[in-house]
Amino acid sequence: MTRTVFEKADVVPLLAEVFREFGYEGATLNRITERTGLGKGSLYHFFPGGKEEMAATILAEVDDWFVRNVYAPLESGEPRAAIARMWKEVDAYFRSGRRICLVGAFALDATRDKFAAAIRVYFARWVAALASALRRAGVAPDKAAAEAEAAVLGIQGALVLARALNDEKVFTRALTRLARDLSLPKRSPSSRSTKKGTL
Amino acid sequence: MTRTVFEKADVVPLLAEVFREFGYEGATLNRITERTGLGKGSLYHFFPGGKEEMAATILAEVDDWFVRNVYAPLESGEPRAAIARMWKEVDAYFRSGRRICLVGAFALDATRDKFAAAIRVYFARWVAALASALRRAGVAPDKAAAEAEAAVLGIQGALVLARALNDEKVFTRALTRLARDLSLPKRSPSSRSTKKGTL
DNA sequence: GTCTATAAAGCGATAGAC
DNA sequence: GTCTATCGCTTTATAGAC
Repeated sequence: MTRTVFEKADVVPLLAEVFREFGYEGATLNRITERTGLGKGSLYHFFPGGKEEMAATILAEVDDWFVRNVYAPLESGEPRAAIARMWKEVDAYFRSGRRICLVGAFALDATRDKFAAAIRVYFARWVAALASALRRAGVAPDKAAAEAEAAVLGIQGALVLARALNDEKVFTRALTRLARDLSLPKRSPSSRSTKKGTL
Repeated sequence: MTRTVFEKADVVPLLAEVFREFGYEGATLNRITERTGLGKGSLYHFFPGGKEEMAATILAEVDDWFVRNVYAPLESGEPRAAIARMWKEVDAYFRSGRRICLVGAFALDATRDKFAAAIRVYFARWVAALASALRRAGVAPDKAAAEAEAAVLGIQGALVLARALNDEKVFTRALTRLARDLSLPKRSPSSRSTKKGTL
């Protein structure tokens, strides 16, 4: 039997998928063992804190992914490009609605209390980053905050509804509509050079 | 010791609250016993099918509540009044965001497969009923369908985000915005007297 | 209809050999 | 670093007294 040796980094994505599919309580050690091919010994070697540490690691990993691919560009990149990238990355990340948001699922679950801080940070930063990009694109601060909140919440709702109806198109449609509803002002040639904030 | 005797109908709301708070897997028989004050014997007397029957009963109960208070008015009542009532009922039902949607939570959970049909029906009927009201209020069919979907999905997303950020105001704000974004045509004086539903 | 006691299975976690 | 065996606990569910 060929015994594959893993690094912790290799295990995390597999682990994440199990938690996504079954939720925190449903992600039993047996299922995790099946999916990852790792025995309990190895699992506890990588995660001495057990299941809770596994979930915390995954949440941190997910958050990190979003920071690098979505939040950071929104916070300091060219706002219109960053927003366009956000829609693209979100669609790809959630597999056009076939994959749910682990953080959103944890927020509704009883698990919530355990990871409340991480969950809050994930969403708060998403909303703040998008609002920042909107402001830098010329949207008034109040409107930017409201629209950012609406967009993030719309993505989460789209994931819920798409999964409930088992219809990916719900997600795709919602993304298109949400992107359209962001009231980005027409890009004027003059404002391009004058208002170019870096953060 | 005064022993309170329950009817099944009295137990269901208490049961529902436990499932809402802890999710399907988190709603253990011990917790249910604590909350309802009923021993396992009584529980299995009311629900011979055990936990799964409890959850199914609750889902049916929730669905029924929404049919009576939201869907039916939307489907056959005066459309504008029904839509207004929907926002009011939804806000009250979800306790302005302090309470989550059991059906939405089940949709994200591993529980989903067990109750997929009930979950689908709940959301499909909601979207269809709202679309029907919008059409009857004068919105074009395509637009009505799209806006109904956006509204229902927005409510679910608002529940997720409000809970994630632990901020009820997110929910209240979202509801206001969603209601405003429904593009109800201006009510013409002529149509006022002609179409007046009582429910 | 309600209770307590208990069964059978599954859970997270640990120990120790390799 | 990985495995198997096992511990102690909790789970759902049942049995039977009242």
